[in-house]
Amino acid sequence: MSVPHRYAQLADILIEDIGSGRYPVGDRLPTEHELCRQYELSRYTVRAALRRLIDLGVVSRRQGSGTRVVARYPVPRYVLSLSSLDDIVQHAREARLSVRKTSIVSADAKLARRLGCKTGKRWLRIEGLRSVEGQSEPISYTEIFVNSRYRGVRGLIDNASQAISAVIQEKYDEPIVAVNQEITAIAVSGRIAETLRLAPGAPALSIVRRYHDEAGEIVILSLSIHPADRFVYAMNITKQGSSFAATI
Amino acid sequence: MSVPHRYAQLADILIEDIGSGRYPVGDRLPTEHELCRQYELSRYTVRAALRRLIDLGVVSRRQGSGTRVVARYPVPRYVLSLSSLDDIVQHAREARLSVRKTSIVSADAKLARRLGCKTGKRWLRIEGLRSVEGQSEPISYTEIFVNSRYRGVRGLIDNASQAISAVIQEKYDEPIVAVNQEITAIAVSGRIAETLRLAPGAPALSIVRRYHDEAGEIVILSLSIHPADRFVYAMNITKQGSSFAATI
DNA sequence: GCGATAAATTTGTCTGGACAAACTTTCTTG
DNA sequence: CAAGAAAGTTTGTCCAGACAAATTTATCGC
Repeated sequence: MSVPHRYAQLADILIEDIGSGRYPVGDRLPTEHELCRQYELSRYTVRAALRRLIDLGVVSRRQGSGTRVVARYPVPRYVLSLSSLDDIVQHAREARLSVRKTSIVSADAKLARRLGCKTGKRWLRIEGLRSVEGQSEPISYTEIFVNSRYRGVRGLIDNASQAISAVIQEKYDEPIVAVNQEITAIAVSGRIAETLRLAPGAPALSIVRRYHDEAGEIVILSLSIHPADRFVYAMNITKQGSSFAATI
Repeated sequence: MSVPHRYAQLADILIEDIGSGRYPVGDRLPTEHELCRQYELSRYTVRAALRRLIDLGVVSRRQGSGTRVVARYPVPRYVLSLSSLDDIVQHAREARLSVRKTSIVSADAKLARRLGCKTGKRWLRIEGLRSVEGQSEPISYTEIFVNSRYRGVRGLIDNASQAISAVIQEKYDEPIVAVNQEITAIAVSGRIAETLRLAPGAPALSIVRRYHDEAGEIVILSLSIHPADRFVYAMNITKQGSSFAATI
């Protein structure tokens, strides 16, 4: 670190300038050419500096358009590392879904609101229980709604060891680009309590996951209800660039 | 996409070769110079391809040493983007902690197990309620244990608008590099139920978070109990490189 | 054989230049 | 005035070459 590299110096200057308000969020940074001229650097060096700003999430660039400031401060990035989408629920790796019922349903008002679609839209509905090897009680009651565009997976689901999202990812060339997840505590009662062999009013974890494609449409919505004493939702979040993840 | 770029082509070739076992994990890839010769490309292009492999987590490089294969397949990276550690609980942004009690405690067997320390080790214990503006009921009962090394924050906590982790991050130069979080459903009873004005046995979300420093030691452990109807834990996870995050 | 030194290797930084692709602005035409 | 074409701007890709810094390998003296 005796001689800081020029691209690092320029990056620091630009970060400082953005932080001080000289280049407000929303404005454009000087062009590469202009920065080359101002700081008497080659385009390579300027581009290396700008790449660092991109990595820090401070600017975004578009060919032909320019470099735009998108954040005033480089935020320390904390990363939940997942090797596959199904690692989101880590238990799902060992948990097998036994399907109890499969049907095509059309969305009523309540379901349409939950799925973010028009009433009447058709979905493939799958109902089942998740359980793990060597444990008598199921760890969750699960309902899955699959966008009818992907109903081709229906035949592949029964007794599949893979998760449905993984099946769709494979069959339809990785359409899922985002997942939204909501976790709440609920009191279980009625038919679901019976199915899980729980006393009415027993506490449980409700996890609703929405898998989205590029267009923002829902590919899969899954609703899981985990009895309190049978399930812990654990995750590790690591600061970007830290090597701590492996040891935690 | 009519003309794929050369660096992308080379990256694909190398990923394919690594996947096929031509370059096993642990072995070294050909040098930049060798790749330039083999594929008749400039060093710029070869380096752009190798940068892609780094981004995909397939290889790692070291100056003077070479390029080493570290994974057989590029894992699709899904990222939970968090601008700060406290975004982990998104509600925490608006929620204020009102401290009810602050004390120094020494860990008994049960606490020592939870905190991963020896019995007798001393911690700063903070107990309080979290609530949001314009809502009469608190959204959580919270217990926080701060490593005695960071007990200097004690005076800064009372009625602080900031989260304790943020205070420590600032005062002690960003020691937190990882967070481990466990979410379960529980039935609340006893003193905590009274404090939250809940009927005994009411379902709630229990969130235990452990903030670790570089050495793996716990800096903070926080335990939050959120009544079922007052709290939803939501998060968005995006595939690396997707621009979907902003719209979800 | 061992340790220190020198040489070779390999990746990192940096320059200058060229053309392509995407976008923006200006100009032209109906 | 509006729509389309043309020109200009800006970032992306690619090349050839040079030197620096870190590492590995070879060499030499003991």
